[in-house]
Amino acid sequence: MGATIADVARIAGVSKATVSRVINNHSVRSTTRSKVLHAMRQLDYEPNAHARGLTSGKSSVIGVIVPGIANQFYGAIVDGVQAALDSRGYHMIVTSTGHTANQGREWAAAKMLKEKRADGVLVVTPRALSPDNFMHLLKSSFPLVVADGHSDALSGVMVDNFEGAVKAVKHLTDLGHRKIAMVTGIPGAKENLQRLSGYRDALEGSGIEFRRDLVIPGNYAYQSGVAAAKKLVEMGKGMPTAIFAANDYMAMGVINHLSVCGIKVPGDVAVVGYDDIESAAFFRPALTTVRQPLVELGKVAAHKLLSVVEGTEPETVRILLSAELIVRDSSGAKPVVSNGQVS
Amino acid sequence: MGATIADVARIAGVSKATVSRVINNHSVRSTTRSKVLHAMRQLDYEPNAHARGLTSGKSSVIGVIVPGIANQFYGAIVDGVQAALDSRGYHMIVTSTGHTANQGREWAAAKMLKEKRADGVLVVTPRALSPDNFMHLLKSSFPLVVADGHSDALSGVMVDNFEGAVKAVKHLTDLGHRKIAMVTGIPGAKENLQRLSGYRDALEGSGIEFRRDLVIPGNYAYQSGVAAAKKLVEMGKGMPTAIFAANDYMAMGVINHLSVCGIKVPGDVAVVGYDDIESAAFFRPALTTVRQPLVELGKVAAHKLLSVVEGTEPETVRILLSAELIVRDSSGAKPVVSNGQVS
DNA sequence: TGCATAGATGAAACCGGTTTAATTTGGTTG
DNA sequence: CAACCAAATTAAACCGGTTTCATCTATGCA
Repeated sequence: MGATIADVARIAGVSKATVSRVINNHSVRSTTRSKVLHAMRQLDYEPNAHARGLTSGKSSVIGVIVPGIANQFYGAIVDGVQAALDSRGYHMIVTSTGHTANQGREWAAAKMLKEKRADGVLVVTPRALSPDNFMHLLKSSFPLVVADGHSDALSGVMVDNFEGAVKAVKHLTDLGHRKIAMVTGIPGAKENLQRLSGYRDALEGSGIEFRRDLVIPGNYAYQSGVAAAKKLVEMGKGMPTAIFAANDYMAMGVINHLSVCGIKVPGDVAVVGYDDIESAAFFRPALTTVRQPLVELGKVAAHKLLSVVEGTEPETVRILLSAELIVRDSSGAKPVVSNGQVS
Repeated sequence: MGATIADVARIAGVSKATVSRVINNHSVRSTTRSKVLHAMRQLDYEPNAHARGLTSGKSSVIGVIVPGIANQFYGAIVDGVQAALDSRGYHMIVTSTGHTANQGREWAAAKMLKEKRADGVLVVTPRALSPDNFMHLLKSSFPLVVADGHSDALSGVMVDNFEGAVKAVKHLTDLGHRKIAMVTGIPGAKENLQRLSGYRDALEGSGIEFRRDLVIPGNYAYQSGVAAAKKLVEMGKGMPTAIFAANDYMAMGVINHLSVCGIKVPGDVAVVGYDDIESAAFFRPALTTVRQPLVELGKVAAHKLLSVVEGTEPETVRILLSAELIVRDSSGAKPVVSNGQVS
């Protein structure tokens, strides 16, 4: 256990340099090569990663900074990252910034880079880092790419929130709805503004007037969906016939509250969510929602980062991916349990 | 960018050895130490991880083998692992075996160890590896610990499935149920057998006869819950008044099918699930279920591994953690909350 | 004040690879 | 068959740390 290149060289009767050439697929006479390979096999030899990293300056490791892997949203992205890295022979050191509110964690990315522990860093959503550190890292000239299903970033890969919202709302207008409310995410957040503007754009594209009073601020939490539904129910007959929630948790809150009030979904009101979290399919009525290509996002971001790391493509580019509308029951698009009106 | 220990030594006017001592907190005169620290700060110096790893033989990295990080179940475990490793200054290389059915992935763990890329490996559920490779690794004398919320393992940390099932079923008998069915997981799986025997034990502990015909085989999938519910409904008036499902997906399948048949949960039949997946709380009726301490599991397993790595505790031990019963609506233990409260 | 000695520091070897410059090899050509 | 040249191989230096062993310093005590 623990053979070194010198051992292999001795057994094979060649020099260390030759063994190194065999390892790295450089030109070696085939008879020599097979002698070396045989010795390597015999010794169960595996090159020491540290020694290689020390001389080559490359670690074949990518740092992934993520706010909580337990979150299925980020988990899916990391899954895609892993797939891409794996296919190109890279490993991934995952660091979660969520755990310790500790400010120190934030420097983890920069530290990994300076220690040469990682060749590049993939930041899953800029939220994983404070703006200051993020900017500092960005201009440090270290390979860095941002993967994000939500907000806008300076450089990296993201999903088009505007387009996603347009798809959701257009789905509702196509079903004949003219009075469509939106329950927003955290008001100031970029992704939320993008979704809001998608909502607005889709309405206006269908010749429907945008009404401020139909925009209910939420905060992505289930309870804020419940609260929003309360406000809408209070409108009485002026209530909208459709609701677009900026994420699935809020959509579920909306629906559960409406149900408590005896209002049927999708019979009386159609609801569309966003994210397609796992619960969306099991929820009753099953949620119509917007699915973001998270695994794909991770893959694309990882490949992008590797091309930067390997020097193939030095300039930073912004890539935009499309979200997909998943039509289930809550929007009343297809015949389901309920028999209510369709428009 | 990229200062070395020699640079620091030169600037500080000392030898490399002294700088090394400062880095590793060895005894150094305080005046000397501050000179060195100042130089380090001035150069924005960070020791090269490869160089350190090469001489010390330690990488401060732990390999984590997991079947799909996107899975919230494993994600939670990894989350705990990360927290523990982080608190002790270790990094984590995550490898998912699920992606490429590629046999080669399986050797990833052994390879990381031989390359000295990782000081130890944490296998999240032995399923992540084929039995052969697993055994091979186990007896290789490399630091290895298994963390598993489900099945039994040769060594490592796991959750007590037997006890979890007992808690679930005892909850039902405490509520007065005498005719309790169980929808099982994959028949041969260890964790399933343990849950089954917990079910049986709890029944007999309450003086209730175990009936083979009330055990419906499932496979953990939602649809198998639906199928199981069908069978139970076919029993007509002989139908059980309570159902224990070996996981939440099946519990949801059972409930949704019963609901289609006009059978109310928990009004007519009480249902208890297992796992407490995220959907369990949003599902209506909210699921009473057994929550496994997954984050805790990850933490304990990681600390265990580190103690092996650091030589504190060489012998392999088996640690058993307790699951917790989460009482919500589906078991009818408390008045059904329908205003959208999520617990 | 001088000396003994524990403690701090430095020089050099070493960890296990890669790479450059020098040397050997083998095959081709005249 | 000798000379020659390109390709293959080797020896040695190097990457950036740690560690051993020798040397030097600064105390404590006489």
